[in-house]
Amino acid sequence: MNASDTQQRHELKVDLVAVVTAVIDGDPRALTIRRGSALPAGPFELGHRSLQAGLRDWVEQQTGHPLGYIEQLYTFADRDRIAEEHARRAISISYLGLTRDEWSASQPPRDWQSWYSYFPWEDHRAGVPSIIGDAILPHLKRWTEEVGGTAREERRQRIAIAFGIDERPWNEELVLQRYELLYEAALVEEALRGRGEERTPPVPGRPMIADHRRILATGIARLRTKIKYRPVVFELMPPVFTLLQLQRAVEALAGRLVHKQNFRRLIEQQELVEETGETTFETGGRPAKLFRFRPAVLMERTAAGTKLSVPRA
Amino acid sequence: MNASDTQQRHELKVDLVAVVTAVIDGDPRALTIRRGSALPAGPFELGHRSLQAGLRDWVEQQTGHPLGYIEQLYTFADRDRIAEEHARRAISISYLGLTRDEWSASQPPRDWQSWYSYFPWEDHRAGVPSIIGDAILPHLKRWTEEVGGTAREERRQRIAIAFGIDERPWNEELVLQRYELLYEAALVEEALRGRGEERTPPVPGRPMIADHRRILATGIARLRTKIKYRPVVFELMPPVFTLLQLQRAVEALAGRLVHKQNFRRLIEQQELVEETGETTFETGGRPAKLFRFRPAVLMERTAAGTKLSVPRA
DNA sequence: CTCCTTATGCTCAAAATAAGCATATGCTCG
DNA sequence: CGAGCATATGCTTATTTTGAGCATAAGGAG
Repeated sequence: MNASDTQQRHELKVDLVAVVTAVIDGDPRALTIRRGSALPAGPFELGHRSLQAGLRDWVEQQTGHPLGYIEQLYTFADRDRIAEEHARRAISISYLGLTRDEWSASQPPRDWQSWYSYFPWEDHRAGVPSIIGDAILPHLKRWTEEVGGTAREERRQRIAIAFGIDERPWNEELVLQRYELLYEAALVEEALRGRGEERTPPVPGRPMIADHRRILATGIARLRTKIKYRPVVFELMPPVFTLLQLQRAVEALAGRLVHKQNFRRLIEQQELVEETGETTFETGGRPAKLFRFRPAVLMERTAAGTKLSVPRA
Repeated sequence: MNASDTQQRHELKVDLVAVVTAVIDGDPRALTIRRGSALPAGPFELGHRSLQAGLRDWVEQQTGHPLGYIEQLYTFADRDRIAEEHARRAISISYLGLTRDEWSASQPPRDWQSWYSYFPWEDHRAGVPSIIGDAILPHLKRWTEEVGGTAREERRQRIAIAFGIDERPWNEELVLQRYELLYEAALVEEALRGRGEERTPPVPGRPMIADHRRILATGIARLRTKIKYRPVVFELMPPVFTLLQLQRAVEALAGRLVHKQNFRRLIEQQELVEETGETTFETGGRPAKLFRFRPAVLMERTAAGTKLSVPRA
């Protein structure tokens, strides 16, 4: 019964999946294909020099978008979720990519979709979204009541932590935990698949094929964690920008507002940016100084300990 | 020339590799096979229910050690490093496991090897190891001089950050960066393989087969990062312990000493532990109170934000 | 009984955070 | 053209978190 006894020929399909993010018009967006229903992805093949190279190939081929910074996210084996009786096993290696939207008139427009069309409960910039109180929590409450004893208490605990109830603060990093909860409670479309249940999912938010929405959640969570201790916003910003633009980008990613003055102080004391000497009038109001990232910082992205925290609102 | 044109049959071998860690006799150790030359590992097979399940199978089979807490580390494709002309591609999915050494007389003893026999430069508990100044830095300096211009400056920078020179503090988390530097500079045995070079590596530290030492470095780095923001030491501690024992475990992992009083304050204010009411005399000196982890904390390991920082010495 | 060892409580200064107040400088509209 | 509005930016204050050290307690060994 041991796995090593089953000396079958392994035929493992390995897929590469990309969560490519940019901030466009103040919204954090993911690069998608098929009108938002899937992330760029394709099999890892013998012709690929490396996992990263394979991923870049696929993304560029499917979306026309060249990748800059990428980092590995997570490797999933298709979960029990998916009906897979004699299906070949598939493994998905996912990556997080950060870019800007480089468009030109000669290229077809890319398919950038707002994160928050998939996860409407994640955007707290204009306060706590009403779906949380209106739809999510009531359904989750019912879900806790399906079981008894310690199991119920455990569900309650998980919900309280994930959604910040009972005095608990909202923790924007728990994107994946929240999605997994909704999945377990069968409140999202993906969880209803293959069960023969055709009812519309009780919680709003666009689904994706296979596990892609879960992978996107993983990417968002990673990015929200990472901006706090490593200067990765760079990759998302144009060469020059104002401090407010930088702040808006961080807020878009974190899904929450930050204290303006403290944000500025933080940026300055971290010595992440330097003034270009120019100012811009385009922002309306008093003209804003323009900044660029300091070259040293760009270099240190491999190692150093620069951080860019997201203070509370 | 595009990868998708090469419609070959993909035959990808997927291996599971485990970095299993315990703290034994005050030393952080990794579970190995073949007398320390390899980490437990084996192919992911159709019989395995999941990646994790497959990993557990292999580790248990090869070492007799049952796994508790595990988390995914990283997925590697065999790098260009390894000569692989028409070799089948292999992918290694690595995991980090945390346990205690559960031994019984009826079982053969496990092969636990100290981290620091592979990475002697990583243990700063008794001060900066002399190999850094005696062997590593001189060789690295020579390596910077192999190139000129900005490339040289870049190498210098990387070294300065990784090893904490020029006023920079030692950052214990940069385990992987340090190993990669030594690899690139061809100072470790693994880098000399397949080059026909038989000379002994200039820097001490035990090698492992294939990429295993790199995977171990990845695991150490992850654990050193993680103890700072999530209470994972638990998994490594016995059910009851004194605060000094807990501190020694953290120090073993971090490879550096911490301020005793501050460490205690931190533990207490985090409410990670509770007194058992007992004390032990076994420590010599004044008897120490015994503690256990609070059950709530054990539950929260999925989500919450408890941290256990490693203050400077 | 003294010294040595470990445990534990408490204080103090420095640094980092969170929140506000105040002022500067442009634009738009009546 | 002046009022009101919007954005930018400087500075202050209270609180919390860290880093470091002093002092005392409680056992054992000689």
